[in-house]
Amino acid sequence: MAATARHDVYQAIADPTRRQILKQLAEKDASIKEIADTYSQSRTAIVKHLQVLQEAQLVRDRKEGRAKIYSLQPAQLMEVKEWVSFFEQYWDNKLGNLKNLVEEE
Amino acid sequence: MAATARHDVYQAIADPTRRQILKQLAEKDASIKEIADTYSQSRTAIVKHLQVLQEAQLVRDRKEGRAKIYSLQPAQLMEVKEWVSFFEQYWDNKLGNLKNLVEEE
DNA sequence: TATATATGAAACCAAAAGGTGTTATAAAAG
DNA sequence: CTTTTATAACACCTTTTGGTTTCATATATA
Repeated sequence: MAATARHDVYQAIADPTRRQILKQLAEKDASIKEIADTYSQSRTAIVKHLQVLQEAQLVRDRKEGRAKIYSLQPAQLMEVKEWVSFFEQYWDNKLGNLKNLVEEE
Repeated sequence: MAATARHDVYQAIADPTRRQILKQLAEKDASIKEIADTYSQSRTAIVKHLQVLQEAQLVRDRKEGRAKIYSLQPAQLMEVKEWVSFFEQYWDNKLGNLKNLVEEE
């Protein structure tokens, strides 16, 4: 979770807490406090998760007074979508083959 | 990479080597040796990656003589596809807003 | 049978991940 | 001005990751 290392989108979504944070931000922008209050983990831990998400460009932040507000920036998820899409032909074929098999009987 | 821990599909695809292995297996089933020869890493390292992929049910293996042949089992990737799909509405909205903005000018 | 080949398994390691708690600082409120 | 609130910055800890090397075993093949 080191902030120095470069995290890509795949690493960012590997953690369930981070996936939950993304869902939360999809509904509504939120401050660090608001996000941290949602989880049993410490605020520090949440901040680190947010840093990982930001390195992966899945969120961005803005300052509002003393609060830091995070918002969702989902564009990078397209990379994941496209990567997964490549494999669709294989599971589609699987289903297709199964369908043929069933129809032959 | 411990074989004891339970890895889910998100963790499995977080590593670039594992993603590459999946692409390789999509083209053609392969033995441990065949897979390991593709990478600069040691065979042992590749075996561990394969174990992670297997825990996530993204590959399965069969024995053929002294060789262990791995093949792709992509169904679990549907979970990822669906998770990502949820966020499509947000990046679509972004594009929609951008489109409106352009049309107003 | 002797040898080469493919895998299994163990011990070990450095670094990163994921988390904690403490202390400091900036901004808003009383 | 004092107090509260929200965040920042450290230092620290444990477990997991991703990798290594070494040795053993099972299976083909000359």
